[in-house]
Amino acid sequence: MPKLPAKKTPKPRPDKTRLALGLTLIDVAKVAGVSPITVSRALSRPELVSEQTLEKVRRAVADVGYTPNMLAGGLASKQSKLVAVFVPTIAHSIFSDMVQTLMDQLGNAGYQSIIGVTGYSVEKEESLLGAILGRRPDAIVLTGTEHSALTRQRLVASGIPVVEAWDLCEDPIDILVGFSHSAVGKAVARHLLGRGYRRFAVVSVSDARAVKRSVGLVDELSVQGVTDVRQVIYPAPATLKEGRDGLSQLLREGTLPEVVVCSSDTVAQGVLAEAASRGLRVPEDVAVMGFGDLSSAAQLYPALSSVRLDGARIGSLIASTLLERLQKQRDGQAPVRIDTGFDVINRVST
Amino acid sequence: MPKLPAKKTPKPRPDKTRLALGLTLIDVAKVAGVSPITVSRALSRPELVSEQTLEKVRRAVADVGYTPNMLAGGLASKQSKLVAVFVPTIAHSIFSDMVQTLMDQLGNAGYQSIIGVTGYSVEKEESLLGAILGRRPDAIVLTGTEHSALTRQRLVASGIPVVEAWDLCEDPIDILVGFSHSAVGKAVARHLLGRGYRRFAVVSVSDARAVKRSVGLVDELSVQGVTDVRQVIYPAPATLKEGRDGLSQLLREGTLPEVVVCSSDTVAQGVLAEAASRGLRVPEDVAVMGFGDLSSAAQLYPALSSVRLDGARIGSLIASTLLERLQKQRDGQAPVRIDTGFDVINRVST
DNA sequence: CTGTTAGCGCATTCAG
DNA sequence: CTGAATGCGCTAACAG
Repeated sequence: MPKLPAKKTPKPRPDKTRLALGLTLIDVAKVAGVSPITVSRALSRPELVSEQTLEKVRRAVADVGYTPNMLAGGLASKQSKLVAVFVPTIAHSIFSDMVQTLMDQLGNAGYQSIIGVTGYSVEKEESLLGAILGRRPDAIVLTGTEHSALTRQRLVASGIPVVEAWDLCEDPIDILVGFSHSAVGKAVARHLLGRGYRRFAVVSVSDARAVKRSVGLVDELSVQGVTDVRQVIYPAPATLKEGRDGLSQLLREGTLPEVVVCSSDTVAQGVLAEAASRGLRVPEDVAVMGFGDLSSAAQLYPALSSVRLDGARIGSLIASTLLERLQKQRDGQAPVRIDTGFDVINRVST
Repeated sequence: MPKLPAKKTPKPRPDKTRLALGLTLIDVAKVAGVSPITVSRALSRPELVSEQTLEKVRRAVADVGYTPNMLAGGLASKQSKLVAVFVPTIAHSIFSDMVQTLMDQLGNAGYQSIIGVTGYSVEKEESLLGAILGRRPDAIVLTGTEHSALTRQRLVASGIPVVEAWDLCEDPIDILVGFSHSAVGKAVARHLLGRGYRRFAVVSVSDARAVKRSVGLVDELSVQGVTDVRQVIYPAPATLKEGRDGLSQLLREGTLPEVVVCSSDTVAQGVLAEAASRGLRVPEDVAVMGFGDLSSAAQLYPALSSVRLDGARIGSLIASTLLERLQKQRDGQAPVRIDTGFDVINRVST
């Protein structure tokens, strides 16, 4: 007789006011007059249950106010229905748009999202990943393709579907949904050269993707015979201050360029503000080029041109790509690589 | 002999490449040469374990690359270490600032946050709550004090600590961290009256808190003898368009007011844009009053005045209040009500 | 300070 | 279509 005299305290459950969240499948099952597993099925796979028992269960669930415990469900099924989304910040519309759209569409498919704000730091990304992996997310969405060695390693070892967004690269971890920042830089160069500009300057922050754009720009300009491009670089994140300081710096160190290419709309707005306070006309005295989603305030400024992105569209693309991957849960390593593209547009005054 | 012949399939675990996330406490315990519970303690309550066994465990954890499964941990301990945060949107700096600060500080205390974007809709809030309650969050932060009846009911029944932020009210669900929007409206009225304005107009969206501010403004103006305040109201959310349309509407329906009070900086910027495109000078021809955090683009505009809030500070206040509450896990119903206050400031041009 | 025993609430096999 | 048994991985109690 192995062990039996255990039933001393039958059930010391805190059965006081019977909080709604303390209810279990068993409670619902009793009320519905079925077995617990039937309740489980009725809730998660209704197609396996007859219409009438379904009805009984639904009624019971509503009556007692039952809310399934996803911690238990996740543990048993090994599916957390959670997606981790890492972004540098949610304070820029380009990212908040993406995040909102992504969360929304994943939500419609039954997935909740947990956001990690990395602040443009791979170290922060790494530590956040460590914390979030404990929740066993069903998928992870990252911004950019630069990660710490440990981050990459843990990601591939985890076997979790990973999306790297906002950039392209040769050796993605898994899925890639982005565009070439180098191509953006080159396109901007050609666009501005085509409009007759020859004296360029750059005001940029030093995040990985912004740097790629600057390099693309300078390379293309160089190919076309424009070689001395002054650059002012600040650490991320970008605020208006970087733009104002950037233009000031350029003026201090030399003559006014014909056009200032900025790493983002935020920086561009700073440049415009500084220009305005110095009585410089845009684009007559100095043209300004931005990069962003042309949303909210940015569209009010008379920046000459801009690279336009659609954060919501990118979020949508990520969602659909990911959901498809999550459907066929096989590790069918169909390498996915989506180029979202971008637009170079003119916007002259309001 | 109850049942014994069960040990048929000893362990059909998918022990293939042994994904790092497939490891358990038991694996670590074996390597460290201790019992599983000791590993558990070493990880979550190190003060209960001797320094040397701690070291052994740490080494083992690092060696095998173990990541604790919080689903299992949460199920067993009834602590998810999750905080749900509901905001109308993350596309406004005032909320994104708050969210980032809140997430950050909660993160430092070992809590992760899951964001719900309600889009100013109590229905959306209700459905999101239903989904998120399944994760058994340790706390819930809501924006505003208006919720559906069901939302309130589930919240109180859940027994989970709840923070209602950004507003004050008489019957909070639990904890309250906000300020009086009515008082904001009144303060704005007095401020502008004090500067000599008499002909007012309002351009606002119809979210609950904005409405309270408008009402406060109109009430106070009325008390001071200013009675005919024209109001243009749009559905939330606010974009620049609401501001532009609002001013157009005002001009179409009557003469130019001396000052336009806007429900947010976003609306104010729209008004300013429309004014600019009509050649109106601000504040000479028409003054504009905003409401927001004076961050980013908003600070560039020559709005006459503004009500200033600090999203980060509010996030910080929420975090500390909540963490204190989470510490003493008693349901020591010390009713907490924090008035964060606000500032009415002038900003004449840049 | 460390180990043992017993679930947490659910979903996955299988039977019926 | 429904039910029974079993364990997901961890931690709360107790023992020692």
